[in-house]
Amino acid sequence: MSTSAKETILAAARKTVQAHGYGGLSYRDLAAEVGIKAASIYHHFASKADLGAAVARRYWEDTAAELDAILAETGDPLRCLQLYPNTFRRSLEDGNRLCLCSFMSAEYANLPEAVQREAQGFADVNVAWLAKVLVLAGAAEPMGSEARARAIFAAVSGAQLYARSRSDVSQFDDLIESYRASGLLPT
Amino acid sequence: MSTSAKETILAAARKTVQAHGYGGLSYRDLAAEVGIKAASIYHHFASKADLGAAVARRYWEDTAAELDAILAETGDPLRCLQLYPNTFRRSLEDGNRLCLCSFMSAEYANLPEAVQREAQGFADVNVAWLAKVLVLAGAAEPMGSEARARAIFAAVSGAQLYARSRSDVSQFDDLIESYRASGLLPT
DNA sequence: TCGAGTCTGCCTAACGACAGATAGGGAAGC
DNA sequence: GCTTCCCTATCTGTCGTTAGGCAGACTCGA
Repeated sequence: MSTSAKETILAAARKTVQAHGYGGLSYRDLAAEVGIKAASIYHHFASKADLGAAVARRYWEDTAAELDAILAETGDPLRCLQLYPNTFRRSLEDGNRLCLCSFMSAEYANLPEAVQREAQGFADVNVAWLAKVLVLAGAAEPMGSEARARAIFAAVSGAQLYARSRSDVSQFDDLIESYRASGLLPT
Repeated sequence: MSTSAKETILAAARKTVQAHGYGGLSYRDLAAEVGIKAASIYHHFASKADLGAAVARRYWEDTAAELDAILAETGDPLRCLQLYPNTFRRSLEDGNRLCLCSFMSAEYANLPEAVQREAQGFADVNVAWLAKVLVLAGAAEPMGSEARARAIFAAVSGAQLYARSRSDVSQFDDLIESYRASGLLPT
């Protein structure tokens, strides 16, 4: 099917970028994984920069939907904040992968401008959602909620990065627990 | 001079890795920067993996010395904790560069084993120093000081990563301030 | 003291592998 | 007949790495 191929490419590329970065994303390897030839990818994406931007954009779109779903399902903002780190935890469980946005933040200087922009979208989505939920939970004043949200996002990203460097998900859990103990994350 | 060439290579390689990662480190570009030819680097380092490991090792050795110097000079553990984020801040000021260890943690899956090991050394040095200083400052019980130290290290790393993705050092400052306000960092 | 040999540091030239990208063709479906 | 989707074949560039040579500085025996 036609649309499925494009989606398969996007999904496979996302996984690769989370494991090896934008620089580690190769048309040949990606094509082999999807089951087509490298040149065929150009039918769906005009360039590697286009593909990278599409992957990053899809990534934050999916994340935005997922975060909203959590809030809608539980209806409990405090519970949402407790569940928040789980998204990052799952990447580690899935082959010790990193958040795509974190990887691209590291690679920032090597990225085409369009990819940089879309990668930032992920952080924006997370911060906006956290800020909203923090206010709903009464854990932050509306005025300072954005700053607090950014702090949580950055700290959780850092925890994921550290845990990845040890290939040890339990390190992530311990760090999140420390964040709670110190008051950064609500309990 | 003979030893100076090797040191020049190490220093230039460090800067490059902090900006473009291990994957972005090229013998040709590095050689051009140092003023010799690519093949000449092999006189000093047997392979790229060797060079990468040497760079990472030198990085944490320098950091260990620098951290100890801070403690020795100020003599005030609480002041040390306030100054701690400055090391990370300076990398951002210097061409929006990242901590070498953070970059290598992201690239973890692509690194030769020896490089992985040395990259972890930086985190170990930071955590050990922070744990020690936290206890000295009376900001943590000896038993829980390691966990707290790891949390601080991971959070500060995450702040640096976030600020880099915006090419904006003031974002780093704001995040550190938020860490202090929430109680993660002592005030 | 001098010549021979060795070590050091760098060079040119080239290898094979792989990168992103392009041209152009063939087959299926509307 | 035109679009969609994928193909083969190939281009250009860069990568890490190696072979082999050349010039200067060192060591050491005659």
